Order: sequence, then C-alpha cells, then structure tokens
Amino acid sequence: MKKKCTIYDVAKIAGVSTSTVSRVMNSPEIVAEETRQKVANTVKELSYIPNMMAASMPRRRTNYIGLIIPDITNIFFSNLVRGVQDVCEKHGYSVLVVNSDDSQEKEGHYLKLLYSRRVDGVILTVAGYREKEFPEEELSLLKKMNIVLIDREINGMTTPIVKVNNFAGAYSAVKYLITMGHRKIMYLAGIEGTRTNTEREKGYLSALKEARISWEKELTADFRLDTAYQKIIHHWPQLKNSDELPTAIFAANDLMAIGALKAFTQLKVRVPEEMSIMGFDNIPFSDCTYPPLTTIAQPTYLMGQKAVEILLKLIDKKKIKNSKKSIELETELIQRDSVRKI
Amino acid sequence: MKKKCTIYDVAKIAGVSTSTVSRVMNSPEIVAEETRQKVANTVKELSYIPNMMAASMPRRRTNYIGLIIPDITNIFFSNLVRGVQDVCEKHGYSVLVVNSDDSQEKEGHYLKLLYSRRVDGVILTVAGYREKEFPEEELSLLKKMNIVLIDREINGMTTPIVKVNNFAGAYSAVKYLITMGHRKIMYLAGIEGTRTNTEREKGYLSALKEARISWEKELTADFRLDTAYQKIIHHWPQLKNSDELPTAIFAANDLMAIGALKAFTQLKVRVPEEMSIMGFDNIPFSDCTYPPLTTIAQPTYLMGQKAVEILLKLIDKKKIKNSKKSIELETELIQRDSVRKI
DNA sequence: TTGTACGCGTTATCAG
DNA sequence: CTGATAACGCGTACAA
Repeated sequence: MKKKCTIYDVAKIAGVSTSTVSRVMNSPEIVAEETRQKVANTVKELSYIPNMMAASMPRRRTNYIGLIIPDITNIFFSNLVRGVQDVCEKHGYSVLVVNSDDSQEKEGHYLKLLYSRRVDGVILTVAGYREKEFPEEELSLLKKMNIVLIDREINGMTTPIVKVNNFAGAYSAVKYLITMGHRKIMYLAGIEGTRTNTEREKGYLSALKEARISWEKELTADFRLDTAYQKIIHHWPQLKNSDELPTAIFAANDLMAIGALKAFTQLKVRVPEEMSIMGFDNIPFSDCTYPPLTTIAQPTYLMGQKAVEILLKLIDKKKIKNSKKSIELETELIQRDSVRKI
Repeated sequence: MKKKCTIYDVAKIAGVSTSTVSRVMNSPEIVAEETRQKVANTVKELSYIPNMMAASMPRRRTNYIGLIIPDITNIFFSNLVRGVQDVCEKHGYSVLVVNSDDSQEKEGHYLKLLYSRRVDGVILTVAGYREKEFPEEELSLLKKMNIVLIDREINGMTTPIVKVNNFAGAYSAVKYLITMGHRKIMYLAGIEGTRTNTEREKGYLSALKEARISWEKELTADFRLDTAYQKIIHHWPQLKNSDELPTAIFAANDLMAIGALKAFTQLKVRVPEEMSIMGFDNIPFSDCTYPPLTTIAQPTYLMGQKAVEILLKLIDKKKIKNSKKSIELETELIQRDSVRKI
C-alpha cells in the first residue's frame, strides 16, 4: 500500500470535479461522451483504483457479508463456502469467513466482530454445542443485522433459514437398509440436542416403526470422525457376541461413517460382507473410501447459493413473499457399495 | 443494520467529547478513571460497537488481509486457510478469501479487488496455469501491495515466499520406494511448467539417478483426482503387457494418488500387492483410503501461519532480516500401507 | 486529562 | 450534464 492515488488526483489532472470522476466510475452513462473519455484516460494513466472502503461510508454499505461456520477444515463446509463466495462475487460482494469451532463464545465474539465491520448481512450456521439459549445481548445484536441461517435454527427467532429435509433423508436411508433386508440397524448419532441430529434420529425411528421393527440401538459420536472411530473400537467387544450386534449402521454423517469404516478395517470386520454402513452428506471423498460409501446427498453448494440469494434480498429490503423466505431442499440417496443385501 | 449508534451518541450522553470516547475504546489507560467509567457505562448502555470500517480511514489501515488460493474446495488448502485465519484473528485481522481457480484472469481480477478493498496485505498462491509472465499492469499492482507468496514463485520479483522443500520431499519418496525394492517407478506428474511440479520431478529423477536406475516414465495428470483416474484407466491396456509396466507409482500429489487408487480398484489391480502407490501432501482422508496412503506430509497449517507472520511484519514495516524473509519448511515421510516391499 | 478541529476518500444532494 | 458542499464515523495532532 505504498502509493496513493485518490479521486482528487484524477479530478485535478482531468480538469473536472471529483463528482464527475465518481460518476464516470459508477454510472458512466450519465456523463457526456467527451468528458467520460477524458476522465477514463487519466484513470488509466494513473491506474486509479477507487477505495471501496471509503466509498462504503457515504453509501452506507460495505458490500461485505459474513459467513460463520463451525470449521472450514471440515470438508462438509467447503462446497457451501464456495457456493456463498460464487454468488457473492457475482453481485459485487465479498465474504468474510470465520470459524466458531461449534463454540458459543466464539460465535458471539464473531457476531460482534462482523457487526463492528459493518457487514451488510451474515450467514450463520449456529454452533452445535450451544446449550443455553442465546443471551439477550447476542439476540439484540442479531436483530440489528440481516441474518440467514443454515441448517440449524434459533429458538424464538423467525429468521430465514436454508436447510435440508433431515427427517426425510434419514427416513429414506433407513428405509433403504430395511429394503436390503436389514432388521438390526444401529444409529450412530451426532451432537445431542442439535436439531439436525434430532431430526435424523426421528427419521431413523420412524422408518423402524413403520416396518414394525422394535430393535433399536444408538451410539453417540458427536458428528466427528475420530469419536466415531473410537466408539466403535471401544464398544466392539461387547457388541460382537451379543444380540446387540447390528447388521447395519446408519451414521448421522459421512465423517462418522468413515470413522466406523476405519474402525472395522482395523478390527478385520469386512464391510459390507459382515457389516453394512450408510452415511449422510455425501462429502467429497465419500466415494474414495473402500468400499465407496452409500449415503444421503446434501446439496451443500446449492445451500450456500440459496442462502446468499435470500440474504441479498433481505439487504435490498425487497419484501420477500414469506413463503419464499425459508427453503427446505431435498436429499438424494446415493447407492454405492457399503451396504449389502441380506 | 437497522439502527445506528455512533461515537457521537455516546459522547453526547456521557457528556464528553468524541475524542474521549475514542480514547476509552482504544487506549483506556490514558483517560481518568472517573471519566473512563462514565463512558464505559454509556457504551454498555447503548451497546455501542465502534464502526471499524470508518475507523480504518483515519487509521489508514483496514485490518483485512487477502488470501488468494486456487480453490477452497480443494482440501489441500483447508488447513492452510485455517492457519492463516487463526493467526490473523489473534492479531486483530480478518481474512478475505478468494478462489483463482488456477486462472490467470481471475487472479488479476482479485488482485485488483483486494487492492480496491485496501487490504493491508495479501497472501498469494500463484495460479498454476499461468503461462505468460505477469502483465505489467498486475506487476505494478503487486508492487503497491504487501505480498507473501505461498508455494509458487513469481519470476523477476523478490517477494517473501513460504514453501516446502519439494525437491527433497520427492527425492525421499522415491528413495523410499527404491529401498522397498522398486526399480520401475512411474511419476504421475502435476501441472507442467509449475515450479512445484518441476521440483518434485527433479527429486524423482535425482533419486533414480543416484540409484543408477535408467527406467523412467511419466504420465501427466495436472494435480487433479479425476484426471489421474482417467489417465490410469486409459493407459492401462498398453501398460499392462509391456515392459512399461511399473511396480510403483509416485504421484505428485495425494489427489492424484487417490485417483490412481480408485482406478486400480476398478481395474481389479490390488494395491499394494500388484502396484504400489505413493502420494504427496498428506491431505486429510489420505489415511482413510484403502489401503491408507503412504505419502509425504506437508505442514499446510504451519505454512499458513508462517505466511501471516511474515506478512504482518511487512505491514508493520518492521525490517526483517533478509534471511528470515522467506521460509522453506521440511516434509516428512508418512509410512502407511500403499507401498509394499518387493 | 480533555476538547477542538481537521482529515481520511468517497458519494449524494442540490444548484447552476 | 457538471460542480460545490455537506455528510459518512472515526482518529489524532494540537491546544487548552
């Protein structure tokens, strides 16, 4: 940032006022051909690039949006982030991405940061470990901002949300397992209390009930690969020789499914011959495991896109039909090789 | 962004001047205990959060840095991004991440965008497909900014760079294969012309030469999973029954190694029994393939951290010892199960 | 220790 | 179609 070329420099050299320069940069069509040329030339000559930062003061808009996700390192979010970025870019917005690490405190911290940066809106994936309701302070902050939620809701706020039909997805997953002849299906659960997990669990239970299967069992592994891996390793001895032993496992997400896969490989339990595994998310690389993972696909890139579209409308105060404010997207069953037919 | 509470509001209600409020926010120690309390109270009362955007004008610093990477969706970069974010956060900086998609045009476009946003500096992973030198326009833009490069260099500019010893890494990989008894080792190459690829290729060649092995063969797959997959599938028939058939493949990165793995699984070629595979990068999930991938680890998170540290010094004009301006980090051999001993 | 006054780079309003 | 001029919200010499 060594040198500085401002709108004044251009104005002076081109022999016009700063307003004219501003017009040439922002709405060239309303300035006379001749002056426009003249200004355009000196702009090129000085290689003048306007200071967006300064512009956003009188404009009262930064053209930034904030994106709060649990962890960018979690591959589930990469496509979502990209979806957000791509749509933003198209509309002249930039994205400020931060990681909450599923922590309530960090989430609050970043909310404040984003507000202080005066982003025009924020897309928020509510932290999983948030047990308490939102403190009043954060809540009033949220009300001051344009917010679109992804995946997880906030109790007591009617905020637009983009999500996937988790219930239906889980239901179809378990139904599929049943169709493949499985009766003993274990649910490898995500973070308890999370709306996402609860819905998937309901889908699991519902499919079981419909098929009049009373056998049910759950193991909790908080959506993480290593936890799932350890749980399986740890519980295997007592599972192995009891009637507790399932023939199939439905994991609440792919990370856990892959963790389970890893555990079984180590335990010399063949998948899917001895144990079937089904995931949820269809993350990248879920087709590169051995065997490739059968799973429920979530349109993450699309979710990112949709979230931005709604947010931009919110920012532009365009009244959105209430029906179109929130969106629920559908999942898709991806058949690969980790589930066998009994 | 509905309401607005400015430094004026606080000043008026607290009965002080705006400068005092400013002082309380930025250097409280220089204001009298009593007034500090008074101001702090009304700040809390109004829940005043300063407008960083506005502050950055007189401060002549935005506390933003830009990060240009090829694609955030490429898992190789996730840890790097996180490393950058974490260090930035600690120093009060925010990160603006953009994707060049390895395209020269986009790279130029974003460079301009970042400049117009007046970020205090940028961390840049030069686009792979950049064949031409940087055009004059971009070059002069680069000179106006604080830049730290990652991984790939720019000809004709002495810019700080954080990289890995690609030569040594590749050398040790191939040497390891040789130690394991392999003599016919194929190199699955990345983007040609890339410094990164060239260095890894040199490492490959050098290890071969040292062991007096004249057999060498390369396939080019531009660092991507699907290209590698297709190349293997496509070339397999002619490889299979010739003396061209290697016993081991050294892929220029893990993505390609995994692509090859996938291809061999489909071709019913057992890894590592019939074919050994070695990767480079140690990306997440490289331990979740079957078999787990033997590879060369790159400290990506650390690279991100180091890059920011150098950049911040650059920004603060702290004269850095020239020797510490650039950093070359070491790789590490990760033995897993995709290479067998002959 | 505190207040005044100006500057930061741009846009918007309103005359001309 | 163009040019003054007043914001925008804050930091900071300088003065008191």
